[in-house]
Amino acid sequence: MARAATTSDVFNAIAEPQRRDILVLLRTGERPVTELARELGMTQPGASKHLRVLREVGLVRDRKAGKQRLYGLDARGLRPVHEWAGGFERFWNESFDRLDAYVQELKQARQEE
Amino acid sequence: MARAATTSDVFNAIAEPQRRDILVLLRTGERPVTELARELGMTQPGASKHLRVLREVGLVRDRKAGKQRLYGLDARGLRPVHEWAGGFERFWNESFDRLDAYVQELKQARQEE
DNA sequence: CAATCATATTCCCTTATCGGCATGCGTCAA
DNA sequence: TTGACGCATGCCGATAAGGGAATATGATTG
Repeated sequence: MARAATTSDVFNAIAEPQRRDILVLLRTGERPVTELARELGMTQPGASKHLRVLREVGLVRDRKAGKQRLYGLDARGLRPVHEWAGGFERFWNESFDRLDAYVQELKQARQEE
Repeated sequence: MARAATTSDVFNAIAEPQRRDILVLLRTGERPVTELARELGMTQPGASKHLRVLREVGLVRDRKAGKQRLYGLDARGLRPVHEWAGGFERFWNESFDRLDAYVQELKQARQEE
């Protein structure tokens, strides 16, 4: 089996730097594909492909506007990512050397009481 | 060019569900590889491979303990992920339906002036 | 040293990427 | 209707992923 499809979940979709760039750019408002590609220095087909992935995981919505197709942000899918990473918050605030070893020692000491 | 290497950055490393499982499990303390593999229902080589990726992006540390090798969490690398996703917080708090409704209200209010 | 246990690495296979390029398809204007 | 424009899709090539199985490496014990 190869890596799971990027279209399968949000974590995979945002693993690609250019797709993260697209999401950040879309915070400032909707954009047609060509403008997006120009602002981020990618080809039009390239942008379309990344947008497709983002659409399939629900991070982006599109609507027709005449000849153009406007892409807009739908960031709700990023909330689980934020919360998942947030679950580790207390771990990156601690000084790390030997923290686990220290915890183990505490457990042992408690059992020996 | 193919997909970027999973060892290249944290976003890629956590794109794989089993690796996220490993990180979550390690919040409860250090573990030798075999125990980790057993608790998560993966093979020993499978666990070792995932741990290698996590180690190369700095999300886990290992230390020798006799015959075993204990893996422990180093969650500092998850902080950028948390912050990046947090940058979208104000966008997921408004449902899009309500946002549209809000825009309609603005339009109406403006016409009634 | 030999045997054993814990872990890492290698090889093989199937599959998914990402980029470039060409082309298809829909929409609008003349 | 015929172009021109905007975007999506298809195909190709190169690369790397992740699982399984076998094997190598490393440390410990007898």
